[in-house]
Amino acid sequence: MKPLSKEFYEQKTLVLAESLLGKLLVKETNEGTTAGRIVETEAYRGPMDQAAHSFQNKRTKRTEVMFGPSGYAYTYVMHTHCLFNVVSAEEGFPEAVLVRAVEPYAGRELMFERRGKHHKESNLTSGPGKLTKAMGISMEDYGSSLNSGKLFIADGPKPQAVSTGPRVGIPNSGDAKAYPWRFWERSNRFVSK
DNA sequence: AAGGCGATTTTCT
DNA sequence: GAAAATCGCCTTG
Repeated sequence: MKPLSKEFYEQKTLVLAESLLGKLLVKETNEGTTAGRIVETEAYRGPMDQAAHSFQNKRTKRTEVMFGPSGYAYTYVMHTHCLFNVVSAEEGFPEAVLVRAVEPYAGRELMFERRGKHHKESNLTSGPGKLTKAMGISMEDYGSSLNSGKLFIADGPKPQAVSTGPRVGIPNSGDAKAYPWRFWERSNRFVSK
């Protein structure tokens, strides 16, 4: 498995969000390597998107990496979980794609150990907080390049039919909550909802 | 299946 | 100091 080229991340954010479906998210750690096939994503589009952390170009320590070039990891913590995004758009344009769910592809045993043996397999990586825990993705990955290193994205089996709809978990975002910027592989059992 | 609530970080005041 | 947050777990029934 080798990382996708830099050019892959230069697609427009909505196109990138859909293109990421089927790709393999890979994380190498001392405990071993895990890989998940991406089956659900959401696009967040900077200044004009009320649901985005970078709405109105809000630039803080947390959102800083979104303003940089595409192809880097944007991780952040909410409640008790870490969530993983791919930075998109060119430098100065704070856009990103949230990875909401993956299908276990390699290192399944390690995922069970991290998440708890009692879980059903379909509950292992079927949510943005679950997949980061299963794969060992954390704030240490904030700002790292996805073209090299221990966290990267590689090519994988193309998705079957793709569905689109409103994003999840953004009730206080005005008109933006209705934008159909969520993409998932239809009838894949690892999709979060 | 659905509803309530934990527990932590960031950002704003 | 306080509120809100791109969530998940555990409890009910």
